Amino acid sequence: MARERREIKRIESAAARQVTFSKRRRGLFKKAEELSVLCDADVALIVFSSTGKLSQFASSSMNEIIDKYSTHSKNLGKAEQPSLDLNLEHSKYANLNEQLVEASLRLRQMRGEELEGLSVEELQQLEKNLESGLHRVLQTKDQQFLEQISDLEQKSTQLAEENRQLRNQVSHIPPVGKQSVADAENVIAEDGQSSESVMTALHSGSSQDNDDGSDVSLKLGLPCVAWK
Amino acid sequence: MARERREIKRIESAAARQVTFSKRRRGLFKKAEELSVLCDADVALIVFSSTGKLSQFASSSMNEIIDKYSTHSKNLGKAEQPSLDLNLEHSKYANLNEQLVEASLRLRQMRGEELEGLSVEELQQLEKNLESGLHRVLQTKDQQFLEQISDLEQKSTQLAEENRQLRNQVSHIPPVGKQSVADAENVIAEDGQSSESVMTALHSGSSQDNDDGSDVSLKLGLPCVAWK
DNA sequence: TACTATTTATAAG
DNA sequence: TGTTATAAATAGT
Repeated sequence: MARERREIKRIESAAARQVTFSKRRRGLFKKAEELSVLCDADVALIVFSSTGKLSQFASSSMNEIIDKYSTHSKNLGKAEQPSLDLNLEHSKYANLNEQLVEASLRLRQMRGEELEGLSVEELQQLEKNLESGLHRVLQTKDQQFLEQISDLEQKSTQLAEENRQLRNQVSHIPPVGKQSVADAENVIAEDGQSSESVMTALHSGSSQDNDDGSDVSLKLGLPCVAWK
Repeated sequence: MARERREIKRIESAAARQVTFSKRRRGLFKKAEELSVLCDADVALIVFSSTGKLSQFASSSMNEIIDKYSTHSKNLGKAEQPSLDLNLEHSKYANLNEQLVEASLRLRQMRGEELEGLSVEELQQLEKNLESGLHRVLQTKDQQFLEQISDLEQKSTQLAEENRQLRNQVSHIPPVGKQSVADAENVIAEDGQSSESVMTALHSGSSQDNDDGSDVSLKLGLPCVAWK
């Protein structure tokens, strides 16, 4: 608009920047007022110079316009957009803001603060995100629990099997007399239950089909595969 | 600025007004952006058309600028500001929006989208929120696990006690025969899994302040109170 | 700040 | 919406 075209980028020279700022600011405010008068529009313009100095213009009341803007923004759905040329140019800010607002609402609702503002789909999406974060923690913890339960179950099975063996031996103990040792030996011998057979039974019990062990498994209500 | 100079007064023709509004609004926003870029100024422009449609431009964040403006205005004079209330209202909106923006960023970063924008404290806070959501699920699941473990531990203790009594009875059984006893002992020695060793472990557990469960408790790594 | 040479914005068609 | 003659804005001095 002058002797030479000026590239629209920050003016490095502070002095030149100050001069340009004064000139262009005046022009901008003039245009703002003209637009408001010509087109009966409500215009608010706030300018902070690089030194922090405030300039403002409002066709009516600045507070009133800001109020209207705040209400408007709050009521805006994510899909709603005035969709004007200039809005498209600068909509990146508005769009970003809208997205941020939307996401923040979800976060707050995740905290249980404003659940009424969330749609079912949004809730489900949020739940998915939460669950994905949850998953790693749960996996680790569950794994530990399962390992502990598995160990405990194994120990329980072992104890039960051993218990069974011992009970078997005890059942053949004749009425306890003074010579208990001899009696015990006799009983065992009569039944053909040698120590060797005990060991064999114990081994098979540990391997698999032990009733006590499976009983524990069932009560735990856990899938067999999870125990492997 | 064209074929003819136009007087700066409201355009009566709605159609002409609309056309002029579109053109001038575009120019105004362009000028606003240019000023912000060239002179490193913070510019906010809000325009409501005569039909109530909103257009906006903000060189940084609209809420930020409005916030700054409100603060600035409030600090200007004690006597002026006929609408301090409105400013407070605006601050309320702005603050709410800021919080939403902050929360939304945290949510997105929780999804791993923009983690670079998050401070350590914010990350920790977000993690806390996530964990609080996790807590209910974990509580329920953990409770079930704990109940199962408690039952299992109780059963284990019961079996161990029974086992101990049976072992006590068996210990009084005299050797059946030299051959049988020798074989059994050999097998046990080779396997390293003798009944005696198991029983000893169980017995020591029982004879201590607690029963066999104390061993289990430690391996589970859970506080004793949780088991009661 | 004021002055132009130019660029830019835009009123009317 | 695009074009164009003209007004307005403004970069450099």
